[in-house]
Amino acid sequence: MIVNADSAQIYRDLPILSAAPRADERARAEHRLYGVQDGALPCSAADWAAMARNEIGELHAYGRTPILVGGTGLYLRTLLDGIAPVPAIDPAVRERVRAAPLEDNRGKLDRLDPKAAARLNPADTSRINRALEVILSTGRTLAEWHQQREGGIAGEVELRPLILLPPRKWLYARCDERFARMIDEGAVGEVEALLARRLNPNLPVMRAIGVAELSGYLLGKTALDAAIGAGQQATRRYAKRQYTWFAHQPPADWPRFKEALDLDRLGDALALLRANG
RNA sequence: GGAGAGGUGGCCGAGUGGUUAAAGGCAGCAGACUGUAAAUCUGCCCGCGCAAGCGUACGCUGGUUCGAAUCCAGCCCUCUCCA
Repeated sequence: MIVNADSAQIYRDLPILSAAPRADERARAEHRLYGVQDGALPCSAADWAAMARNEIGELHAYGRTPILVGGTGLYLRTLLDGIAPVPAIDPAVRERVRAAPLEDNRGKLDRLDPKAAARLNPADTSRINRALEVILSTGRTLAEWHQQREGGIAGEVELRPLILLPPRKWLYARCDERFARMIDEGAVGEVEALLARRLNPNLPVMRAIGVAELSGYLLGKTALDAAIGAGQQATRRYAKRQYTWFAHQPPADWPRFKEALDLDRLGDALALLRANG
């Protein structure tokens, strides 16, 4: 029983471009949380964790074993360790903050939450905006909220983690192949349909790898070859970030499997899992 | 054959006498990460060295100069145009 733990595969707008499991794959085992959300609605780490908690609870009730699969480290951490119970941000505040220039927000943050302003990198748009919208919307600083953490299920479940850290060269070659295959499978049409929805460009779906690159092609700004090259590059960069996250962020005692995932090697990976369980 | 343009670090590309191991970009490497995370951000990046530093380096060879990627000569190669 597979449960998705990938932030892009949640959206139903991008089954191809997010490399969600295909129908034949899904036929071989039950899959949950793939393509369950409309792209117009953003999904946060806590949103996903809540959904995952439900799925896991349900599967456990049936006596089944959920297998969480996916690449979004923050999602998994939120599910297992919980997260600060910051209430939903006032949409008006959020919109205002995100529309404002970075310097303005930094200036405001410096007045309202100087500690956060000092701690964050001045160019870190995303974190500065987050810190600002939290203090504006809740009246408390992010650091204050971070003293609490709620919702983690790590204490209630028996976990058998396995981190895949394949050789870089092998990984990058697969990134390139993967993006090229997506094009063959109709990724361009998928992006075209997504663009036709005219969604807010800040939404997570719109930021999935390949959307910007293939939009460039669809708008006649780049040649298809160039768009594919850019998509492959973006995939590789993302893989590197994922690699760094999973190499360092999870607990040191989670086993790391560093071989390429050939079918023969899969057996080794499973052996490692068993040894750990 | 003639007329132009040009050859710079893995790639692209600035730089036209010193403050230049050589801007910037890309690629590569390393890292951070608490609610839109496939996001956002940071560092390294000629070689050896912890460092100071040393050694190499702007097509090749030679020259001018206190000093050259930058000026001069010859040579090699590339591109565009004319034949």
